Amino acid sequence: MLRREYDLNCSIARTLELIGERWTLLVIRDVLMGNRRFEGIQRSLGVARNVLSNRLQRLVDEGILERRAYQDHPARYEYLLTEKGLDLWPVLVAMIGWGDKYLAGPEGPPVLILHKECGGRVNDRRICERCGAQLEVRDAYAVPGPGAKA
Amino acid sequence: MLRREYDLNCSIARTLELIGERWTLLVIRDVLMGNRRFEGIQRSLGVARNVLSNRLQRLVDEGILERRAYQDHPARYEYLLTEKGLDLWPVLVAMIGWGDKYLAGPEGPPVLILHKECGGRVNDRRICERCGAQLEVRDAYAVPGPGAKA
DNA sequence: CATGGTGAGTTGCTCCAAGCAACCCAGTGT
DNA sequence: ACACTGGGTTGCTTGGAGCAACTCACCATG
Repeated sequence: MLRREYDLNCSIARTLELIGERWTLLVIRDVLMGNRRFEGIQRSLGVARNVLSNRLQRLVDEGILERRAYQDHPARYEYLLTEKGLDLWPVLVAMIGWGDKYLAGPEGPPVLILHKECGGRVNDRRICERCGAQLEVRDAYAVPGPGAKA
Repeated sequence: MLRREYDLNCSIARTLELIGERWTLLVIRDVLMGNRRFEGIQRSLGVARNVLSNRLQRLVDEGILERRAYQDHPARYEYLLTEKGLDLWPVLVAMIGWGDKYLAGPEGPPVLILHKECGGRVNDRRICERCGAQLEVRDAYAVPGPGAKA
């Protein structure tokens, strides 16, 4: 029996129980970047449809995503991050920082995170390199970086 | 065929290819906390021995851990974090922050991260709440928090 | 000197979850 | 009438996780 839980008294383990499964964090990234719909996420990630279905359901159950109809007739749905979901931004930013440092090609990072107000780059402490402000999710946006693909 | 890679031009995806497998991040946490040996990690996490063996091997191959004999006759080994491995600290700190906020019991966080120099708490930006310094891994240490188990 | 214990794994078996393709249903476009 | 799109579900297959047992080298104990 594959235990879904690590059963450890540890915040890292408990966090991984919710977002540590394959694809989960990438789904959250997609939604954060504005890719909110089943078909879009599926195409963007190439994840199996049944797996994506599982992940979305689980994330909704855990209060990380919210499923909302954006039209009726026919009913079509999109997924939005809750506050709990948005609070995962620091985790994503930290991973981007590490990936940029060790895994990006010579062209540089594929994505840049910028401060809305001043356009400065946001570092892995979520501090704007230009103005020094400590930022929250809504203070930043992402643009293709020098290592972005065509 | 289960692709081990996500095959996306994305620092998060590339990072997850290395540290996104089940148990991997917990192994890194253990090593960071000073639990450096096979037996110790296995007992602490309850991970299957063959899986742990895989994970350690992979992490060594990727330059995140270094395997070093701490005695010969009989040969016994321990695993140390490389600089690349230590640089994952921000990811762990971010996860701890989220887990503490959403998943800790009413007693509070199981672990506290403190600034060596002044003893202040380290927040999820790796900034000391007492003195305001921006910290690196070696500037901090962990102690059992109010939610620690017996 | 046989037995047991420890550290660091490896091997074999089982079974769940991921991958894949096909299908479904409602509505819309041509 | 037919195909297409969005948002899934179902069924089949395989790879990886869980578990237990085994190995091997060394040390300690009775």
